[in-house]
Amino acid sequence: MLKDFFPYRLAVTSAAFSRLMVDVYQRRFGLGRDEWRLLYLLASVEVETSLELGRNTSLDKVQVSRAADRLIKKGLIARKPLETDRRLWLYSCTAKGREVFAEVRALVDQRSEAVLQRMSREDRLALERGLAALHRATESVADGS
Amino acid sequence: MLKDFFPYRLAVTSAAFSRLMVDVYQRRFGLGRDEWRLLYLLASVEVETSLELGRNTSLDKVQVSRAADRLIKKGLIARKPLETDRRLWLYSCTAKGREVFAEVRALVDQRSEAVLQRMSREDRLALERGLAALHRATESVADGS
DNA sequence: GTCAATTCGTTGCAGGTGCAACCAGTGTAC
DNA sequence: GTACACTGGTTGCACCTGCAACGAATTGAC
Repeated sequence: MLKDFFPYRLAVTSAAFSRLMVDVYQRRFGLGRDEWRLLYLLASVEVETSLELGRNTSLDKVQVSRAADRLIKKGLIARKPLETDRRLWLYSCTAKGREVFAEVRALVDQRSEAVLQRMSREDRLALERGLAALHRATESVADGS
Repeated sequence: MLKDFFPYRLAVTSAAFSRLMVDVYQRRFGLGRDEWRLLYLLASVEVETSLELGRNTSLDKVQVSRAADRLIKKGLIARKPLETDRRLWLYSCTAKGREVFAEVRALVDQRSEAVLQRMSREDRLALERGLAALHRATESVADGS
């Protein structure tokens, strides 16, 4: 049966959980997934180059470039050229960006916790452990082929 | 840190794992995710109405309708009107569809197992348990609000 | 110095996805 | 019977995503 197939269960569960979060930052604040990730990172850091942004958000350069454009238009982040390498940008979060982030973050956390709190402590620990192991295993297969 | 944020870790891990599977059925066989799910279901069943297809694949009616169109064009499934309710379709898998499915299924299984086999038995059990619990918790929150 | 190779950002495009509107068939009240 | 609400399928649209091509800046060989 399809519903017993591991890749299917993982995808469906992840999508359903993700939808709860997206409802918050997308529907209520007009932020896309990529914008949300960038803002998350920049709100907790002084400045960051475009390179580091990509590495730390699992986004490729196209996604970083476009999401950053939108965030700049909205006044949530800013950037300036990096003098030592003029191919790169130096990004930073604006005051307004930090404000918005704090607000969204609180709501997303609340939603996320609402789900996790419905699980037993043992189930949460199992999820943590299994997810971390799956992450490692997936990366090793992806790299090794 | 973003990389410690649970919703982020879940999304990234799931996407990375999913990519390994998509590489098989998409890149090598030209099947989209929705088509793959429909074919999976229909290959293991005699016939199924459009309604049941939607329920059993976590796809909405639009996705079922479009994915079915493409699978029919490729000759992998067929459909005829359901006489007792002419709004619905009765879908079934063609012989060619079963052939293709068996081939893809073997490769996807192989990939999926390649990942899971790199995890310890305890980690796999933890993942199973945690994922099932997360699924239940997510559904209960999604329904209850 | 110059030229080629590399790295990074941006743009364009094709395909996928979610959403809302619309159309057709069914059931229900009267 | 007719009018109404309801349910399922299809279509159109706006957005997002992944991929390949291009251009600008840098590095390294010579």
